[in-house]
Parts: sequence; C-alpha cells; structure tokens
Amino acid sequence: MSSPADPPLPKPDAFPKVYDPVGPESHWYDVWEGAGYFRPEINPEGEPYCIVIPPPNVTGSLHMGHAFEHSLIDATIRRKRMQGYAALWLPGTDHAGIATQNVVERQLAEEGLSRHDLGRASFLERVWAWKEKSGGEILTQMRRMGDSCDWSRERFTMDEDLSLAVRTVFVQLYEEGLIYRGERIINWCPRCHTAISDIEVDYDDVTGEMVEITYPWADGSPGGVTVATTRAETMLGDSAVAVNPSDERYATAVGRTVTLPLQDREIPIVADPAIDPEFGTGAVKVTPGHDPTDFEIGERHGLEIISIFDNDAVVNENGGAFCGQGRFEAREAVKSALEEAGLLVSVEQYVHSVGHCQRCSTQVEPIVSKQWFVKVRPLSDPALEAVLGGQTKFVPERWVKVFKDWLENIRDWCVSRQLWWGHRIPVWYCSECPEHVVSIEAPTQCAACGASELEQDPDVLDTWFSSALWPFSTLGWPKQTEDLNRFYPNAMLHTGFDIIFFWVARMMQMGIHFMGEVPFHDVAYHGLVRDAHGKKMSKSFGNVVDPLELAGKYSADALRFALVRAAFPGQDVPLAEEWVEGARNFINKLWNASRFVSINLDSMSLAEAAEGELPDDIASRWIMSRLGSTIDAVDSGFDKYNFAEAMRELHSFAWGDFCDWYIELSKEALADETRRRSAQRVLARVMSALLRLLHPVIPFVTEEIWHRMEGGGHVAVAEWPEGSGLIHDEDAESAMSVLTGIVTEIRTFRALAGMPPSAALGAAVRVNSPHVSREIKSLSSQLVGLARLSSLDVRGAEPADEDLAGSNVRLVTPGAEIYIAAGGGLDLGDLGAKLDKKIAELRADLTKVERKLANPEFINKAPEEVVAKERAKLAEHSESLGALEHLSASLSS
RNA sequence: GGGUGCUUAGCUCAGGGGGAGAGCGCUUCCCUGACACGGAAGAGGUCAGAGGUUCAAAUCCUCUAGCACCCA
Repeated sequence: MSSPADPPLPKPDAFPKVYDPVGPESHWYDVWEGAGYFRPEINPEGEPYCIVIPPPNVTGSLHMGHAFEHSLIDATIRRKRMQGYAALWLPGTDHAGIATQNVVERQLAEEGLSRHDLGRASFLERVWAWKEKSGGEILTQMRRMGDSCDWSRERFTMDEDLSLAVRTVFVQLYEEGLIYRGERIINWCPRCHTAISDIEVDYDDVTGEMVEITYPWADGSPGGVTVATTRAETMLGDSAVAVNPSDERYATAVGRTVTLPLQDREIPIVADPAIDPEFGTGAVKVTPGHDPTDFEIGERHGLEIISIFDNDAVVNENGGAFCGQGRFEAREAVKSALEEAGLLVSVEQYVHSVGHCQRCSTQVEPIVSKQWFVKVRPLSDPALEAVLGGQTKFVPERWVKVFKDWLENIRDWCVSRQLWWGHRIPVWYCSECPEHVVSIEAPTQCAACGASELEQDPDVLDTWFSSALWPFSTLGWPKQTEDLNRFYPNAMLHTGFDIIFFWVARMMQMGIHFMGEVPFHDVAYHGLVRDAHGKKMSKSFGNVVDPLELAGKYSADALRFALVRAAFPGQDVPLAEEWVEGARNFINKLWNASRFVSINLDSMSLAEAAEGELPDDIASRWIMSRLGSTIDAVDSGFDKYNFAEAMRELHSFAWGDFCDWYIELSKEALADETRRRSAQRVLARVMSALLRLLHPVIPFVTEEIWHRMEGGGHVAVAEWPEGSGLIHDEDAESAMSVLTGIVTEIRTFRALAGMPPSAALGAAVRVNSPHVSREIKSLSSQLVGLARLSSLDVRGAEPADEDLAGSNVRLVTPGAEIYIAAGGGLDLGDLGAKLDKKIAELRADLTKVERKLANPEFINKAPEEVVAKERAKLAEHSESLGALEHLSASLSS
C-alpha cells in the first residue's frame, strides 16, 4: 500500500507503539483541576448533581475498597459532568473518634505515656498534629487515582462549620425531647474505656464453658435451684433467679428465695416470660448490672442493680472476696470457690457468641451507666417510609428489606463516648445546682440559678453522629447557603452495604428531620473487593493488595478499569493482578487504535476529520449502528449503576467491532483515494465517541489521546455522546454478520486444512438473500483482504448447481455458502474429524427442532415468533447439514 | 434460631422461560505497515441435587446439600 504519495507518518515519538501512562498520569490532573473542571460552576446552567464522598478516616491511607468506591463515584460524576450537569463530587474526611484516638494513644504508649499523663488539652494537640501530618495522605492518593473532586469544597467533620452543625442538631433534638440522658445498660469497652453503641459490637463465637451452679434454698431446706451460665463470675452481682412462668418444674419455687453462694445474699425466684425453659436447667441467674436481658428482667421485677466491675472490668468492692481480680481471673476463682462449697454441679465446654469491641476486639462488658441517648423511633419511622415509598431508591433493591428489619427493631442510640477526640457534648453542668444547660455556644451562667461556675460534659459524641449530617453539613447547614439550596438533596450515594445501619440509616433520619427531604434519591450499594479467589482481603491472610502499587505498575486507569469492569450492582469484586494487566492491555489496544486513526487522518484533528456527511457503504453504516447500540447500552448500564455491563459493552465494541472488524475493513477504503476521506470521517467519529464514552472510567489515557488527536479542548468536559441520533441499521448489521461468517468460515477451513496464510485460495460465495448478496458484492475487496483470497466471485441465490470457480470444497455459514478451489494435496484429516463432530451436533439439534415442530401443543401455545424461529432454524440446519455431509463425503472419497 | 445471597467452562464471574456467555488461563498457527500489552483459529459446560409448574426450565416454585454474609 505504500507509495510516495502516502502522507508522511507522524514522528515516531508522537505515538509510540506502547502507551506509557507515566507522563499523562502526572500531567492531566493538574490541568483539569487548574481549569476548574471539577467545580460544578463549569456547567453553570446545568441541573445540579451532587455526590458526597463517604468520608474516609482523616488519618487513613487509601486501600482497595476506597479505590473501588471512588472509581465508581468518579465514573458517575465524570459522565454527569460531560452530560452537562453541574456535577459536584464533594470530598472530605471523617475524624473517626475511637480509631484516631487509639492510633495516637498507641504512639504515646511507645513513649511510655498515656493520654492522662498529657491531659486533655495537650493530648488533643497531639491528635491535631497527627491529623495535620497524615491527614493529607489519602487525598493526595485520590488525586493520583484521578478522582475529580471539587477540592475547593473539601470538608472535615471537625471543621468549625461542621461542628456548629453538630451542636445545632444536638440542641434541637434535645429541645424536641429526642435526646435524653439516662442511666441504662450500655456496651462498655474496658480497653477503649468508653461506651459504644449496639452496632459497634461484633459478635464472634468463643469456646467457653457452660457452668451449672446450685443456689441453696434460703430457708435451709435441702437442695436448691440449679442455674446455668457461661459467666460464672457475674453471679457475684446476681439479684434474682428467673424461670419461665409456664415451667411446671418451678411452679412451687416462684416466690421462694435462695441464698446467693459466696455472697451470702438472699435473692428471690421470679417468673419471667423471657426465660427459655429449654435452655440449661430452665432456671437462669439474673444479673441486672451486667447483662442487657437481665437488666430488662430486673426492670420488670424491681430488682436491685449491682455493679461488680469497675471501668477496667476488674471486680470492685461489691464483689466481696474477689475484689481486685479481672473478670476472667475472677471466673476461675469463683468456680473453684463454688466447687469447694460443693455447689458446682457441672462444667462443660460450650461455644457461644460473645460481643467484642469493633475497634479493638476486647470483649465488651455490659454495664449500667449514665449516658446520652437519641430517641430513635420518631426519626426512624419517616426514614423507613421514605425508602418504602421510593423517595430514596436502593440498588440492589434487596437492601430495602434489611433496612426495614433493622429500623423496625431499632433501640435508642447511645451517642456519648468517653473519649477526648471528637465533638464535645454541648451540655454544661452547674456547680451550684443540679441543673444543666444545653446550648450551641458555651453559656456564661446557669439558666436555673444564675451561677457562673459551669462545667462542660467531658464526653464527646459518637463519630457517626456527625457523619449522619454529612449530606447537608458539608453544604453549609445550618447556614442557608447557595450550595445547600442547590445540592440538597444529593443526587445519589455510592457506599458499601456494611455501613447501611451506621451511616445510610442515620443520614436518612437526620436528613429528613432537619432538611425535610431525603438526603439523596438513589443509594447504590457496592460489594467488597476480594482477592483473586474470592477471599476477603485481610492483613492476617496476607492477601492485601495496595491500590497505589498496582496503579504504579499498570497505571491508575488500568486499576480503575479493572475494578469498574467487575462492578455488578451489589456484587463483590474479585481482583487478581491479571485483571489489572488485562485492563492495561485493553488501554494499550485503545491507544493503538488511536495510533492507527491518527496515522491515517492526514494531520487533521478528530473534529476536522469528522466533518461532513457520513458515507453509506455497509461497513460504515454497520459501525455507526453498532456505535449507537453501544451508547444506548452504556447509558443503560450507567443509569442502573451496572458498571460492569457498561464496560462489557464498551470493551466488546472497541476491541471487537471497531478494532477487529471496522479498522480492518477501513484499510481498504483508506487506500482508495476516492473513499479515503469518507473512511476518515467514520474513523474520527467513532474514535471521538469512544474516547468520550471511556473517559469516565479511564480518564488519563483518553485525555492524552484527545490531546494528541482532537487538537483542542479536553475530553474531561467534552459532550457525552448521544445514542439516539444513530439509527439501528438492521440491513447493515445482517449483511455484516454474513460477511463475518464467511470470513471466519474460510479462516477456519484454512487453519484446519493446515494452509499457510500465504497460500493462494480462490473462492466463490453464494449468498441466499439477493439483497444481502448485493451488499456482500460491495464488500468483496474487503472480503478478499480479510480472508486472504486470491480471487472471489460473489453470486446471488439464483443459480443452483453451477460449477463454481472449479471448487472442490463447499462450506456453509448462516446466510451463505462458500465454494473453495483448494486444489489437491491438502491434509484434511483434522477437517474431517471436525466435520464429523459438527455434523453430529447439527443432527442432534435438528432432531430437537423437528420434535418441537411435530408437537401440536407447541404449535398452538407457543408465540408465533417462536414457532417461526424454529421453522427457520429447521430450514437453516437442514441446509447446513446437507452442505457439511456433502463436504464430508467429498473428503472421504 | 431468623434473614439475605451464592452454587453456570480449568479460575473469577455475567445471564435469567424459547439456539449456553465474558475475561483470564489452555491448544495450534502467525513478529501481515495500528497494536506480540498483538493477530487468526480452536478445545472446554447433564448451568449443585431432587421434585413440581409449563407446549418449553440453567432461568419460575418447593425441598435438600454445601458456601458466604447480616441480625438475635
């Protein structure tokens, strides 16, 4: 094809054969950000479209889960931006109360210090210093990944504005009676030294012991009541024994008293329906001070609450002789003492579920303590209604049920934490009187007695209290800012299902309560990133993969594509390095397709080359039709948050339709001066659309190619392609499928016959439909190239049994027959075996079809199209079978 | 104990009443003027098991088994 008239190739370094992501991935981000593309103001007329980031821990670093979630958010927001929305991805970080405090305390411990050694003020200075030092890391990493956040709107949960929002919410809820202080049984972490909420307790199976203990009758009569427990040491705090009221065995026992061993305390036997008669002996010790169920039993029966543990879960003075022992130590000591007393009936190994602190895995100790609670029900009911009523849509929908079950059984939320790092509870206690002041700003005097000595509650709020406000606190609330009016409700939320209770439910509650509207219209729950074999990534397994490392090796684009490509709604994403490698290969393929187009545009930009009317040849019509369907499928995938589907469409269009077929077909047209220009037009249009469609997921490489080819503007703000303008061209698609069938059939024959690609092969093709036959004729020079033929004769269906091109081989493909003059001396052994197999398959298929059509019920009940389709299949299969048998016979003769 | 999801090619997963799909891996051939991070052609599956509904079931229903997760 080369001739002196060919245009000069671009300089080799303008489009190297292998894409090098290093330059583009360090260059384009600053350009985009500098141009203000990440700000919604770039589309001032656009409809607002806001997504807030699920705020990562401020001192954390980027892990694969972030990389995944952010890839989905960025893909969503970049597409919306290109569609002309005032797209805002609002970034920020969370102060992560316990987690952050634990990290800094660990640092202090290395210096042999505790936070109490430093005191509250200097400890907080330390935490702020740590936050300043490590707080930017994750944000830098996000930039590296190409995340198009509006950094001018970055927020931190402990910013002054957001802290004001927290205090405002607290005060208002208090005034509405939805926040109260109460002495209740709560989950206490003896290591973190704080209360935690019910959902911060993780239950794990632990192998322990089931111990049976006899409590003797108080009146000295022989025997007693035997109770079963896994926590023998808590008997020190027992204030009753309970049985089920319907339990015959204990009918006469109820109302009597027993003596609590070791403590010498007389306690009653009460009847309570909460007791399961099937469990153990049917009699249960009741420890209202250290068991939530027992606490409730205690409330019902007016039992004494005896706390036997201090804040370290060490037995206190109420534990008598066991005072000073840790709870596990005390458990053994109590058992020995009971055994000595002859009251230990049995000890058996027992596996049971035990609550652990989510942050430090220490066994949680239920204790009774004075804490602040949010009365949740009045907030949760509207949240549930909003989801059931569809004001907020969940994807996948099944999470609605989980959400519903949880909200319907919700308990009040303990929001105070005995920590220093966080939003201090805006309550001040008077030193002169029992009153307290709940106020947004620090009060100067007691509202009740006027005293000026006021002390603020030492505790801080649960981190999730501030996260619950995130969709509006980040937009300026309680100030009525322009952003708040514009971007609330948020368009949607991408998040993991693991925080549906912690975060989504609470944002729904607070959003509706304070803004009067749901915080977002859609919530798309994604799965977890797992390793190549579907195992959860964890440090203990050693299968954790660092996203930045993969991005460094294969490019951020490749990592993003690998992740997004696997993102079926709500499904976990297995990630092996090979997937990223595959994504890198795809990007390189795209790069080379661009390289090809670029080389063939005669120095025109994509925009220039695309100008003018499209040609109406089959190949052009076909690829434009395919492009239209692809755009529709991509849009539909994005709109359903089914990113994997969108990516599959793009991948197969780009690699299959465009590279494998259209580019190959275009080579012939490009070589023809009269058709070169129109082929360029098609190449440029497809290329441009492809770059735009892929940009949300692989922003860097598409921008780099755009820069080299488009000659102006940035793909980051280019217009998103419209599929509806492109017609679905049935004729072109069917003609092309016949063409690809013919080509593939000939190639297969060549491979099976062991013919080298260079060997001459003459062929004649008989196309069944006269219409398609004309189209194939128009494509004959392309067909010659693709199938590497020495000659080609395309006929219509009319002539029946002519001698076609001296053929000795007859092949068949849907819609056409192929006659090949293969000459003699070919080794057709493989072909014969292959043919036999194909014939057998076809016969089996044919029998199935025949049986179906012979069934009157099928003819009567099946829809017409289905019957017609079966009939067509029958005809087609018979024909193919005939041809194959003919070929088989001619081979063996 | 209650709930949810999963079981489809060697691996990881889509599909979801009417001819079994993808990526990776594997086999054979090919460094052809976009690309070997590539091209061409292939092999490979009683869609977990058992019942049922239906003209028709991988797909819907029931049960069973195994796995995963959530809640108590």
